[in-house]
Amino acid sequence: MMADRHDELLRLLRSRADWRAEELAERLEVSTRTILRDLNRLRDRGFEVSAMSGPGGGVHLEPSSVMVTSQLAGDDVVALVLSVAIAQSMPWMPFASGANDALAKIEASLPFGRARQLQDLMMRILIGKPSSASMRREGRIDPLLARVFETAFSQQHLLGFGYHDRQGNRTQRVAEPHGLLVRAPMWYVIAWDTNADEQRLFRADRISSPHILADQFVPRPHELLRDIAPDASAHFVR
Amino acid sequence: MMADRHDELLRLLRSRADWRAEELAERLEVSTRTILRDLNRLRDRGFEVSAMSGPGGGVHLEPSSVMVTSQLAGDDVVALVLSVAIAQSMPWMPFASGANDALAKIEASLPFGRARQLQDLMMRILIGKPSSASMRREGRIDPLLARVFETAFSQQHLLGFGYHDRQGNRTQRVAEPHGLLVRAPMWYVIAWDTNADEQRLFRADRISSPHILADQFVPRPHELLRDIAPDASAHFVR
DNA sequence: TTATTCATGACAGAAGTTGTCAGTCATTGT
DNA sequence: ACAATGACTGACAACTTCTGTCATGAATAA
Repeated sequence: MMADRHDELLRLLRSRADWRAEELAERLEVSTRTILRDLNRLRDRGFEVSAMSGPGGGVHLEPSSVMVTSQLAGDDVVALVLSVAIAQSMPWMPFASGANDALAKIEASLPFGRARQLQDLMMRILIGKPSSASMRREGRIDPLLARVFETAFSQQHLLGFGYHDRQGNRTQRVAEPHGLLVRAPMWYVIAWDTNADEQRLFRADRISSPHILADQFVPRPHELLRDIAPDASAHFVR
Repeated sequence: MMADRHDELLRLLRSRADWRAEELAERLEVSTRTILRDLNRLRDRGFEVSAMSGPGGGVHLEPSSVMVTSQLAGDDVVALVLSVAIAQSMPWMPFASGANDALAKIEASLPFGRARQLQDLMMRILIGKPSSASMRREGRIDPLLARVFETAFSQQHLLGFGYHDRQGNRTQRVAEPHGLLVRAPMWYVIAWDTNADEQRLFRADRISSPHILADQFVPRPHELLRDIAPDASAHFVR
């Protein structure tokens, strides 16, 4: 959404005194024109954005400018919790323990219904030990996959994709993405394979051309996940 | 713009306990359908909007769902930002991109002074590529270290510790912890070694019995960090 | 039951957003 | 004076999103 970009833009402007419009454009992955338009909208909203032309010039936000009141959306909280969980799957990172406090505060202030909903999602996510050394050399993960998985996972849609196994056989799959197993830096889809009619783990970097199917699935009770947890010496997020 | 109407709508909802969708529609000069859509959008954004059907029913905004972010302390935010940065140093994690939006919202609603202070800390943290495979087998990191480092780092105290290098020589060090380099799951103290009078990287798992000294140090301009960044193919947190 | 009120889906038309391109104006260094 | 840089603006087509209308359902109160 556009509002998100404005928040992001404000954050950048506050984080450093001077920016060139082009830099901002690169950061936010939009054209320079759009940035200039956004800056005007911020001005309309009452922020004091000054700018200097020419070499050494740039855009600058007056620190005194107004404050924004924003809200964390449901997805935002999921993303935060997951990120923190991943970071903490590594031992003894500085500042990592503080993140729990932060999350606790955030969760505490969530309305009940939303907290419940969040909990349901979290119950489907497992954090395992960081993956083994050899995994480092394996193939890249399809940039599309993350996004496609996100929606299929959280909206309970069937997921179609191509999969190549250890032997290099490429097959076409349709699966119900019930869970997510993270073994940094790799991750797996915990799924029910509707072709083979059995539970399966699909490794992210072996998935190609993922797409969401129209059909939805019924979230199974946690049998699937319970089976996997001890195997991968994994634990639920919270 | 639509965001303006949302603000107006929130103002109305806050100004009176109960509204009928149609009333709101009249006030804002849009159709009832649009109001209902707007209410859903507010719900997506994390506001608790309850509604009752039937005569005497109406729409109601839970007062509790107003501000989430204001209670987060500075350290909390540092922890969050760092965790997200670490999580994102891994490729194509699902939900990871959403975390940026969340952080943007949090930072946007931080008071300026605090935002500035946060930025200063962030400028001293580098995220590098995940560390190499062989590192996995190395020794554990002293459980105390994370906490000790946190305070020394953020309060600019000298750090004393024992260090054993590759050859196994164990030496006693006193250093100024200017920066933090994360190469998950390992991390390094970017420091000025006051014994040798030179810039050094200290690997976390080689540090033993760390302790904070009374003396403080002056945070150097970012020369130190700049030198290291390209070496470790690292980037600043934000 | 009936009237009221929120809720959702579909669809066409209205409105807004974006990138590209062409060009202006201000500033800096040579 | 001139070239280079970089903020700004306008116009337009492609695209996306929003809006109103209509139909329908579901919950609630009298």
